[in-house]
Amino acid sequence: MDKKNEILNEAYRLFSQKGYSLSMSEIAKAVHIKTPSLYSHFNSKDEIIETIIKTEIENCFEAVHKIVSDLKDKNCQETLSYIFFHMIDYCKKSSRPYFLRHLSLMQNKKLRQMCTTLLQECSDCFAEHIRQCFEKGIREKELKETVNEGQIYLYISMIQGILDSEFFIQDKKFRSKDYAVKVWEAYWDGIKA
Amino acid sequence: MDKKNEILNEAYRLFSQKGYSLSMSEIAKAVHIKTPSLYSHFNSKDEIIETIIKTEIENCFEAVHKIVSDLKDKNCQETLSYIFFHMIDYCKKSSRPYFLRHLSLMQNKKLRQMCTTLLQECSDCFAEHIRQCFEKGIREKELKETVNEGQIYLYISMIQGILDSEFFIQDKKFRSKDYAVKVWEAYWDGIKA
DNA sequence: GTCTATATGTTGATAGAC
DNA sequence: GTCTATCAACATATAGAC
Repeated sequence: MDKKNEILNEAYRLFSQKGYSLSMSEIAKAVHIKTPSLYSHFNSKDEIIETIIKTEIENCFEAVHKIVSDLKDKNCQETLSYIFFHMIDYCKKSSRPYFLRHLSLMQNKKLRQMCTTLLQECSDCFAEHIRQCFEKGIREKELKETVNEGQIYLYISMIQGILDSEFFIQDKKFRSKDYAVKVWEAYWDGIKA
Repeated sequence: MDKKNEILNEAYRLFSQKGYSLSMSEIAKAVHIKTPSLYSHFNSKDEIIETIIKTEIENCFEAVHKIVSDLKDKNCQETLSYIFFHMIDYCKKSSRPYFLRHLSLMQNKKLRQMCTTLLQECSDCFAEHIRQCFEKGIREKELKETVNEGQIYLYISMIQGILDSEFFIQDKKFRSKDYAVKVWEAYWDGIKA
């Protein structure tokens, strides 16, 4: 791997730990060069952070696309549970939860604005797929007739909530696969026909 | 108000914005004294932060107690919806969402440990009340017979998820009362007898 | 309690040699 | 590309006058 990518990898790791307050000297130390040498690869700290954020959100966008695509032949239950478990898996992977949370608290106004725009796009795409799946489920009598947008919002909140639980309460119980399975079963029990 | 409390109030506000990286000079400026004068009231930056964190979590603990108490004569639906909307209201108030999220990302190890312990206690207390309410609901045939701990986890995840939505996607839709109402109705529709 | 002056360290960034 | 040397700005914290 070339030095530039090595820098970006370590910057990603450090940003996940410390957020915007990571320092150039920490990055330099992690890639075994001196601080000024970083400026041969990037013009500023913000340029490094901007690069890792853009890359991460692009990856996230692709992951969402990958998860929701190629599921058209599956029924509503299979699709919703597949998306549920795979979104949780993806968002929990390695230091991603910390990275995303630091994003939402970053002070740098310009970078914050960029994140908001990109994440909004990603979220809209996700929500649209879910909506179509619900409509299909109602049409094909797989879901209760009473199912409406409230259940869609609940679906999205449920995923967010599971991902968030481990942050507020550092309890193993919230991180086990079993926990997510039980939540999913409870949810499905409430919407199935 | 005396200077000490004025400092704590401004420190709370600044911590909500910047997290642990708030500076002593920012606090000093906000309360219209010079930086060294802060040390007449507190021994260190960490002492200030520790104080505001302890106060905030104590308040949170009391709020949870207040919300869950005096509801014993109400039925399950009333209790669960009351707790749902009041917990969301409380946690969304002013800068509290930012404060709590900065807590969970704080680098200072000693302070992190303190938060984890205190929040765990608060969460356990909350979960126990919810559990009792569900048991009562099943006993009195207000809830479906199939309701189990999965629905309890879903209830808690749902609240977390609603509180989190506005952080990842800065969309007005997620902040409206209407959104929470729809989620609640969808949830209740899934567990009622 | 509040101030000025100061100590000591770290930050992001640049100049210029190799 | 990487380095040493250096910069101005900022951080937390202390000493001591008033």
